Amino acid sequence: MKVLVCDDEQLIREVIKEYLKRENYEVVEANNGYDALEIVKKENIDMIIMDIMMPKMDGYEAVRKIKKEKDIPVLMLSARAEEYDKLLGFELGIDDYMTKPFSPKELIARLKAITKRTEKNESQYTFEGLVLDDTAHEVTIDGKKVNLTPKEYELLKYLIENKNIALSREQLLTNVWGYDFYGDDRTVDTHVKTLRNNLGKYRKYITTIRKIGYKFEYKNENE
Amino acid sequence: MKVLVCDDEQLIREVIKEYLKRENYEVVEANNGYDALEIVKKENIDMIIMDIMMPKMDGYEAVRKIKKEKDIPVLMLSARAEEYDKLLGFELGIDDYMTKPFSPKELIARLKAITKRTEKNESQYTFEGLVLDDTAHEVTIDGKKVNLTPKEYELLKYLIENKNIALSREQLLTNVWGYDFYGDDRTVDTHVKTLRNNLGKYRKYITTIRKIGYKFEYKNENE
DNA sequence: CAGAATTGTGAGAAAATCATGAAAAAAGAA
DNA sequence: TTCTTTTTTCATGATTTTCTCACAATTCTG
Repeated sequence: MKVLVCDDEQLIREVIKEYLKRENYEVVEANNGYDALEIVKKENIDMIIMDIMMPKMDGYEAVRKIKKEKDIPVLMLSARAEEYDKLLGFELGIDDYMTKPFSPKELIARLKAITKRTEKNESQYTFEGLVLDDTAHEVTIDGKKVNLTPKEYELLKYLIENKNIALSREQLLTNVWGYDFYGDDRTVDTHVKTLRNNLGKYRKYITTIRKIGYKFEYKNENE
Repeated sequence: MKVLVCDDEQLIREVIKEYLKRENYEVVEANNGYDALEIVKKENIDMIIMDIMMPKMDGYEAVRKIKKEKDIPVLMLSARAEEYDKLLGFELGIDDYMTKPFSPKELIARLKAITKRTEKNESQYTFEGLVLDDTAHEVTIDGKKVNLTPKEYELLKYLIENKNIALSREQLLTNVWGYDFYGDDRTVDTHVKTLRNNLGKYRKYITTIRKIGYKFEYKNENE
């Protein structure tokens, strides 16, 4: 479990880092939103603790940009309790919120709660009649099983796990094919084609993002 | 008999635990659905007593996730009788239901009833004409006994116990052969082959999951 | 609208994966 | 031990999947 701690106060970062290490979390630090974004792009971060008040780019902005890249759970920190309202109204998928000063114990507890909540427990994804059940390793359309090739399945799963995020061909290749794939970009296109064909009427969920790649687009009225 | 008691109220858990211990049940506690799920994954739980009303993940959700992992009998608890309807309509295989407050005596009685009911079924799995009777350590096809080798039997049993779950070759090896098996992955294939041959027309239940392994696929219209 | 850039698609070669049979190795029974 | 059964390994061919490429269709730009 690698946690990114983003706060402009070094002392705060140090304290959090100490406690996280004691719980066997790996910790990466960033003292501003820009660095945080860069780190998220490069490293495999599992969770983010982000301060709201930071110079230049605040926590909201940072999270908004990060969420465009990857869907990583975020716990927000704030000095003032009043900001809670603002946070609630915030459209981003923030997983939890704490006001400073906080007890380290509580921080750990909340982190663990997030971990459990977001862990790959979610093995069944449903989008109207389209269901991907990862436990059964099966995709069904209106209850009828669809035969996908392994690559098609993995591709769909990755798209769904990162739904509503535009994924570049390169991203798809490294994450679905593996970092060691040195083939043609357009291979993705071919697989998207066959996948779409297999999804029948639900092909609409896979949208093309011109000049970039693809996206699984599904807006739930609750989210 | 190991029973998992899942309720957010410690007092309730304590009471149930006391009565169960008196009846020589082993008791494991969880105060929320997440913990329950984790425990089920790790420990060999024979039965679950689950409260419906819990913070974060309610009993329904917890049971749904647990049933995906393992087919363990569940007795549900609820503070309100009105929820009974909801429960009846609930598609999960819940074995019994009680409303709070309940007499511990009744709880034990119901548990024992479940034990009886499921013990019978647990040692005997039926899929149309294919029957595996673990007590007799025997597999029959349309009433006729099939001679399986020990490995074939264990493999079939494991597949059936985890029916509708895609099992990797590695998973099969560690769980059927043992964690200390350091042989070829493909050994599984050979045994699946002989097992399929022995299952005759019911070979169809064992499906190949390309790039993964195998799965015992049997969809019951009630589940 | 023409031309350029980009994506969609069909076909086929290459590669990966699985089912199977055979045979060696190991385990168990007599 | 010797014989039998079971388990494992391995090579082969069959099948499926993956990938590339060429061309068609579409979208964008000026």
